[in-house]
Amino acid sequence: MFELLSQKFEEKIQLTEEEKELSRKFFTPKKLRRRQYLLQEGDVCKYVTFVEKGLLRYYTVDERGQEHITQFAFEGWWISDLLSFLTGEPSTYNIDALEHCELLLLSKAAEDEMLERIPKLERYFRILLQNNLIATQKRLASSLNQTAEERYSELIQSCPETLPQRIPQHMLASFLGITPETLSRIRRQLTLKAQGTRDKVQE
Amino acid sequence: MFELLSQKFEEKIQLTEEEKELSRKFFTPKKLRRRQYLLQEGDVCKYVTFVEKGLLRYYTVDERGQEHITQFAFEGWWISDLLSFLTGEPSTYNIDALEHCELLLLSKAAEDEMLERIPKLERYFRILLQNNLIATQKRLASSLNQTAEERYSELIQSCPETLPQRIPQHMLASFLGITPETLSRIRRQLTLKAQGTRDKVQE
DNA sequence: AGCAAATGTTGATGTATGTCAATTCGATTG
DNA sequence: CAATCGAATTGACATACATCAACATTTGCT
Repeated sequence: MFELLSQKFEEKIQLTEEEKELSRKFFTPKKLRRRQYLLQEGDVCKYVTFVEKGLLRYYTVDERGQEHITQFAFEGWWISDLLSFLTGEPSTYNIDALEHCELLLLSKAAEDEMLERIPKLERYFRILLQNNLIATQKRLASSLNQTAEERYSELIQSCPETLPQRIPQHMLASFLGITPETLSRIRRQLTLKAQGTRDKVQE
Repeated sequence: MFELLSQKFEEKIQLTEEEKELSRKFFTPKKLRRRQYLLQEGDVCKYVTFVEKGLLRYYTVDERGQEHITQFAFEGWWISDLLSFLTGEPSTYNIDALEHCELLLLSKAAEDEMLERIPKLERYFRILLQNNLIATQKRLASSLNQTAEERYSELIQSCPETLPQRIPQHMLASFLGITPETLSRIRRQLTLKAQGTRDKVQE
């Protein structure tokens, strides 16, 4: 149950066996079926969650009922509504499972105590936040300055097998901030272009 | 020179007089004139910088020579190219001064030693990163899901006096990811709307 | 297997924003 | 004060993307 978490810790910091052992005490395991909620709009986000297995999405629903996916979370990723978690305000987001999930929940109290008992983990979470911030800044820049086609191409390139296999297209569209129709057209464009270059090469 | 920095520390953590005193040793003061660079594309970002006075912008220049402003940094804010700072890779960003600035530079070595000597500051920087991440996620969501007019209105509302006074419109446009022409038209639209509602009220 | 629901595709059309060019406005500087 | 240069505005037109509707395809369920 904790294999992946321990591995992720080790990538960034070094823990003794006792510390590893101890750290596990602060987490609550939880399984989620496909389509079940981890967090619903209006609830306070009580946990930051580590994904041992499965896949979730983090999204809002606007006035017109449209879903806007802000983030996905695969195995080895953390997911939470940080704002609600930190302030205690009700969340405006939803988190639900796209696949069957095995999760490790960390409450605020548990986090605080864990960081006190294992201060090295402060560093782990700081690095995590840094990387997350860098990635989010990059996504922001690309959403402001690039076309939908460019963003889609780069997204797919970053994960050519897993993304299309595990995430339906209309959710990728939502993640990119475009409509399913537009994504469909973009894909056609791209296959046409790809064929064009293939033809040229074969001439 | 360190007034604002100490104040910002105090907002999030409690330091003794000695710790405050000690912390200052790790910073290098620097002044910058208007238009001077703090970081240029191609250089490695050697510092995270605290702004005691003044205003800077953080931006890239694309292939066509267009500037894209990712961030501004007012007094009391931190600014850096985190990716370059952490990895040592050359930066693809520029940072320059929009106004005369008084800055406090913190190198990687100084940061590491400071955090070792004053571990409480780990928490300060973690909170800083958290807040920054929350804000960036929010901006990302708004850039994906809102119109330029909505984004501009909210931006101005967040700082109705300082923003228009201290930042020229074409830079606000760049920050919003739109052209100066579009921003000009949006502003006209908004004043027309405002007049419309005023007229109604007066009827 | 067979049906219903969800997903993806395509076309016609509308809207927001970008591009390019001309013009005005304002501020700095000689 | 005039000259000049960057900033902001405006108009005509182009492009990217959204919307709505119809249809095709795939998936999930019993």
